Amino acid sequence: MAARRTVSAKTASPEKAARLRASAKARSGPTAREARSLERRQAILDAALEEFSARGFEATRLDDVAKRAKIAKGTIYLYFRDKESLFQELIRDMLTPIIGTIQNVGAIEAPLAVLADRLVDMFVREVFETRRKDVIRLMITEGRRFPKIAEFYYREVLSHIIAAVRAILRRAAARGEVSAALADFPQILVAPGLVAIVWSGLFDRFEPLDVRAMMKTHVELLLASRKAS
Amino acid sequence: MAARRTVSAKTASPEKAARLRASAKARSGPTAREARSLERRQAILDAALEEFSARGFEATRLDDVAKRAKIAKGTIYLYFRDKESLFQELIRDMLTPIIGTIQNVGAIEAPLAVLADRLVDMFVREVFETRRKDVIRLMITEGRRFPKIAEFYYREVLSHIIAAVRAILRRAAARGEVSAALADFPQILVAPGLVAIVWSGLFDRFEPLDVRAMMKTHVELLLASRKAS
DNA sequence: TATAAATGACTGACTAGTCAGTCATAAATA
DNA sequence: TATTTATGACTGACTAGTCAGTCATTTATA
Repeated sequence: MAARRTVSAKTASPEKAARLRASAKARSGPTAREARSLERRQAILDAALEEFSARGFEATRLDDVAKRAKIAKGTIYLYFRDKESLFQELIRDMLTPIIGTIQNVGAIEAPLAVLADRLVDMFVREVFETRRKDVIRLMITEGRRFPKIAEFYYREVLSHIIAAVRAILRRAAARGEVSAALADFPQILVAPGLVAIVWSGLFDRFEPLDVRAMMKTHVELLLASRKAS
Repeated sequence: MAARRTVSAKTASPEKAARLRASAKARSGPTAREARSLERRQAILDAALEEFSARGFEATRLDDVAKRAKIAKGTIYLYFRDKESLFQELIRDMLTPIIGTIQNVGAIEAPLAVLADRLVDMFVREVFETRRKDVIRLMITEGRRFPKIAEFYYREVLSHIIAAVRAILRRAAARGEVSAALADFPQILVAPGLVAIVWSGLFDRFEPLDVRAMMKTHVELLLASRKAS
């Protein structure tokens, strides 16, 4: 319990976050104040996402984040320790929920063709067509300069995704639905999704790219590779 | 002639670049001065590549570039109009040569299995294991904030690569070596390469990724998809 | 060839502007 | 009233780009 406090004090504002999260303090639900406080925090995160994905981390001015969130700049520092902290919590908040979604798909017993379709659909609907696309783009573009964030993302998100996808592929290979080699590189399955995210940011205006069609084509090609045997 | 002067004044230093490039001025090869000048320019580009890929565009200080190139800061402005210009010329110089290489591979008449192997090999040797990897990473990470550079890259490099790869795939499909669908998305073939570049910058220290093996596996899977029919 | 004049590459101190983070003060709430 | 939350003017550190002056190299002249 003491530990909980220490941890959150490190990542966010000194005391408040801890208090808010531990707000199940025996009696009395979230007071009006606490609710308002959570709203503020969320408003800041929303504004930050907007600015960061439009301008990148370095070029984003906290003055602009504050303006967009309709608060004063100083208020940001009541909720986040500094600019980098804000960035990190933004990524955490947006990407952590994906893990469960993927693991759920993996839990289904069904032919790979079905699971793969679901994964593609999930990716398009829950990532590509949402702000999460921008967060992943931020991870790609800024991650290198924030080793801590890259580590967090790998440990808390990516490794779980890789593991889940690998498990799916292994089972499918055992059933002869794909080559076992694919399970060695789960990244291959996701690669077109990543490419689509990068492409959409850079080249869509010259040559639009249909993510869903590309990913479906890719999956079909990979699956076809074992129809033979 | 007057035109030449105007054009180069736009992209690089006011006058010098034009003079240097048009240095076939009738008689007398490159004088000592001109040779030295070209060396300087290259030294700046080398230093800039180093700094930009280590810190990103925004965070790179031209003071540091100058220090690394062992010149004074002001000298940079004799060779490049500004920081962004330097960045753009760096990308141009490094990536333009790739086009020819790829087109050469495409010109070979051989089974797709052979061409694909060559392409993978070429990518690993000429891109992934060289500084070009860093330049492509820069393109990915910074391109969004420099629409002009993204456009240049698309027009002068990427579109040619896509076209060349697509041609290869179409021919192969006609011969029944792969599904014709692959030619609709040449990006699929290159996707693992891109993923490897991103991965190597962010997660290699947690889980190294064997690019060559991954790309070879991918190609095998895609090719296997038509062995059947 | 020897000397003087012209060139232009190079320097680095300086300017003008930016922005993350602070803190004294004010407003809101209990 | 006492305490918590919010404000935004302010500071200090930082850096892209400038420019007046230096000096090595080249060209013109005697």
